[in-house]
Amino acid sequence: MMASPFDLIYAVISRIPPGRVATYGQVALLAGLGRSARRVGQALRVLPEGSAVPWHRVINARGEISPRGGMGWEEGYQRHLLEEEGVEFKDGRRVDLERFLWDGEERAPRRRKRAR
DNA sequence: TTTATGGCTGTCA
DNA sequence: ATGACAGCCATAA
Repeated sequence: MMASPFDLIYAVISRIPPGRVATYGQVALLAGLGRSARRVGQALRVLPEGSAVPWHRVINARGEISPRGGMGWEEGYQRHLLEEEGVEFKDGRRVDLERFLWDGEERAPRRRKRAR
């Protein structure tokens, strides 16, 4: 088994708690890649299917699912996965980053109603 | 070595 | 709001 240069990226993404999302740029920064947000996207692109990496929690800076140029069928799948975790979309395409963007710490996502 | 290519991002029209 | 452009930088050929 050989380590890929993307392993670091995968490690960071794996730390994203459920119900939260992170942007490519954010992941790149946390992984020490600086502005290489594209490397993150590429890492996810080559990500093997059986991986435990929650790739669906990574979205672009606009809070949308990144269009990958092909057919957008996976975008719908990604959106579905996020909705299952409690992430809400506006207009069915945008995520409320103010509320669901991962701040780098482990913490449950804010709920609309006071849960306490 | 150089070129081409991105699951990006920020700025401007 | 959307669309076009230019930086950015590792990987592949």
